[in-house]
Amino acid sequence: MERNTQQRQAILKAFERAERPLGVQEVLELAQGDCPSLGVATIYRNLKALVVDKKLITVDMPGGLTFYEIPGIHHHHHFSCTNCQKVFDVEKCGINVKNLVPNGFTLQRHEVLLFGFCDSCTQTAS
Amino acid sequence: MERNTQQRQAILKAFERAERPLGVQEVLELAQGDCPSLGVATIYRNLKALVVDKKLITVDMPGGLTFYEIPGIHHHHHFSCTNCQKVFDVEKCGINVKNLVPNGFTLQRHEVLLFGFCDSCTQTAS
DNA sequence: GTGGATGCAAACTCTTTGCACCTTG
DNA sequence: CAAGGTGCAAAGAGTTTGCATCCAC
Repeated sequence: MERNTQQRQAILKAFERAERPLGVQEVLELAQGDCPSLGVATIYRNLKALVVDKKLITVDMPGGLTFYEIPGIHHHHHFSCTNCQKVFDVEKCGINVKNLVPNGFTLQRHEVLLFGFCDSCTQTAS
Repeated sequence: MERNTQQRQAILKAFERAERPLGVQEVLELAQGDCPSLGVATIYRNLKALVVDKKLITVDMPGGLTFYEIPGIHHHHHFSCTNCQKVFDVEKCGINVKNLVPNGFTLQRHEVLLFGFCDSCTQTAS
């Protein structure tokens, strides 16, 4: 049973506007723009429900940070900026995964994580 | 200044015996075999120090779990068993990373994570 | 003997849960 | 109007830190 509350709308709108994976804090700040009374608990509950619902997918990042994004059509991976901590989508995959799997192991899925400076942090640094 | 305490020896011994990346709890249990009074705080402090010291490297896994391993000579990646939660090394790399990096971004490093069933969990499941 | 290391417990951070109140359908 | 959702605050899990004690050098 899914109700279309203001809070849920504000959360989804945050993702639509951002067009990149968002962390819990980012979602909270963005969604509070539409719905100031929004609390963290509601964010966690909705993110969880939206993932079960396949309206969002999780992107797990080193350091224990979980990001979320609207599921894209294409298989893609992620770039994490070590300076501003934002996460971006990487369009291509370009990896021959099957060759990597050890004998006897069963592969379910894979994730490629790139780390470095994003566009704007690269410019700032130089 | 590095002291060669029983605790530190027990921790390093755990990694030598395991021959695969270990999580904090795994290290604690294994190292307590040699040094029963060992507490969690000591594990965390030593793991951190050993990473700074380059005696260990961190392997960040989804769900916020950090694993540690003895640095190998070769560039390699990791396989996480979704059944037993253990992490294994994957020898080959086989990825054309440079092609993936978006324009204007600066790549520092990359990580490939494979998920599925390990050897023994594949056998148990079938 | 002395300073770094340990072990305990308290503090912190991030996430989850209980419960009274509110809101959607 | 009734169930599900929200907000707060308290509870959990995992990690870090303060401090008295211990032990490697």
